[in-house]
Amino acid sequence: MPDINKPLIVQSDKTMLLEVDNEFFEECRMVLSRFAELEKSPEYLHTYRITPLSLWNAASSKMTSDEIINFLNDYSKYPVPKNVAAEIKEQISRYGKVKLVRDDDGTLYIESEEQSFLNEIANHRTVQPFIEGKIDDKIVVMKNYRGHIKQALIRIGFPVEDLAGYDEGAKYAFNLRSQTQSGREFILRDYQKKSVEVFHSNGTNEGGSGVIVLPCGAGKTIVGVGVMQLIGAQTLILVTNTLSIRQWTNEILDKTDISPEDIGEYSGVTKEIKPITIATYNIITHRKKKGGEFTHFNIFSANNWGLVIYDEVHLLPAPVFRMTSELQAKRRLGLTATLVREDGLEEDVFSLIGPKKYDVPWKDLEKKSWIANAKCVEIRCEMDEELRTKYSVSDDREKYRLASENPEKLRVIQRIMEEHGKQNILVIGQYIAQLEKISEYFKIPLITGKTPLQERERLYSGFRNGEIPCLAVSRVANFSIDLPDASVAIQVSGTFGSRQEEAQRLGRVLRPKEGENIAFFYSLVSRDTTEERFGQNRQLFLTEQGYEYQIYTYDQFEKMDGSAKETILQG
DNA sequence: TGAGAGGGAA
DNA sequence: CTAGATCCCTCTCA
Repeated sequence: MPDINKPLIVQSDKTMLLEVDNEFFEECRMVLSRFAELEKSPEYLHTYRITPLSLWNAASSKMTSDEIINFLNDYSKYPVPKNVAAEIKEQISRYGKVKLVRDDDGTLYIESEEQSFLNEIANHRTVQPFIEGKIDDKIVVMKNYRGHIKQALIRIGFPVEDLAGYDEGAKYAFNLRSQTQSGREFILRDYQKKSVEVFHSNGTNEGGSGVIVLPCGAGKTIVGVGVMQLIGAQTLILVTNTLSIRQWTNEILDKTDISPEDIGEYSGVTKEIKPITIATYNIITHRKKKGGEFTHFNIFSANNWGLVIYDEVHLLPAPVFRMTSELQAKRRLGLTATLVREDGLEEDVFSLIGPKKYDVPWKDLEKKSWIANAKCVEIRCEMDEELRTKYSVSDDREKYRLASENPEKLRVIQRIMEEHGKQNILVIGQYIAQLEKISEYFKIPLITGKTPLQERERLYSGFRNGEIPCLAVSRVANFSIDLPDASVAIQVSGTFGSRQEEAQRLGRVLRPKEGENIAFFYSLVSRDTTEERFGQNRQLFLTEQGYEYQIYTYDQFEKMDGSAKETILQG
């Protein structure tokens, strides 16, 4: 019996349409995002897609097919198509049906209770090069190719569960502090504790590798430190940049009794190997010449590591996957705010780092006030006639740039600044020329990649203590973690539809605020241009996390009665 | 020994 | 795709 009040339509092509205005929207979205990927999010109807990978990740976080199918039956207007239910059952059951196990003598096997699966695998060209033979019902595979085998299996639709175990590595025990060095009480928050426990799985082979997904500002390093403590072995931490090395070092010193002499930095400047070593992705992927050997590959064998931590897995460079496939006997922890990669290598994350073990929805943290309640607003600016004409005759990439640098945006920035009393506002953009114009026009300082470190720090601290109310920043904002927190961010241009950039930038205003705990995130795009379309794509990830964009034209925004801020708060 | 500039890489 | 930022290496200068 169709129930048209329900919010969801499940289609036989494995997409699902979710009504935004429906009263069950929020609760439905919460569950949907655990086993499906958001594909499109226009105003009234969001499209989700079920993929094998999305189902396997759900399965690895212990969702059952019954749970999913019951959920769909409960929230769907029309009966769930049979093929969709069948696909869910099939893919969920596949995860864990095929296992990788290891004998005491080190022999590596693929095993499964389903003889048909084993036959299919044994006869498949992609896996055959790694097969050594057969013992009883098990396929013996080459033990040095554990990573390659997992990649090959996932490619042919078998997300193998890796139970082959780990080398314990050299012991390195330490304790967590109960007080930070500044004297504040330190305990893991409940979700951090849970993340650590799920990853560790009491030291069984079920745990020990996988990805923990946490929002920006939720304390990823703390989770890393918690895992290190529980495993108690020498650890290699891989991070995106040198600032991040310092950040990890400080956090470890602040939260544990590890002595500074035991923490090593392995970067361009310093090359130390210590029981806890922190290195950049950049240095381990460095080659003397194109296509040559990795200069610093020896770092992986420099110590008997018992744990490798991958910070910001969504940015992990492709060559690191290749190295990681050689490291399958090490425990591996991936940390990230999003599993989404712009390069589509999610499958490699799944098979080489591990499946998603735990995630915390951003909105959950918002409810508990660990992060600020963010209001996202998109404002669509007009282009004047001259610009519109120029736009219409330009090629695609010129079009994007013209739309991005639309001078009309200055007026909108002006209005937003008036609205928020010029307090603690960050203007974030992609093009230096545009930012220079903004910086000049509003007489606010600008930070780009060229700004010397000292100057940056001076401006940061001015911004932090309120002497500098507004700051313009280029893409440095995407990377530099010591950029102070703001209460209002205005995005004037961005990378071609990068979802994780959008998330990163929103993260800039998410630190909890005093008083009402509300932050504002404005995104400025030119109306009816390619920029508008790329803007849509950028917003996808945040929509999936439950953020709703309010969309206004500049006219609407300007003509709001009284305070636009109030209107946004209510909308 | 360290800072700073320039080149190359991805 | 671009433009931009970062990082590493090497060289030079104090």
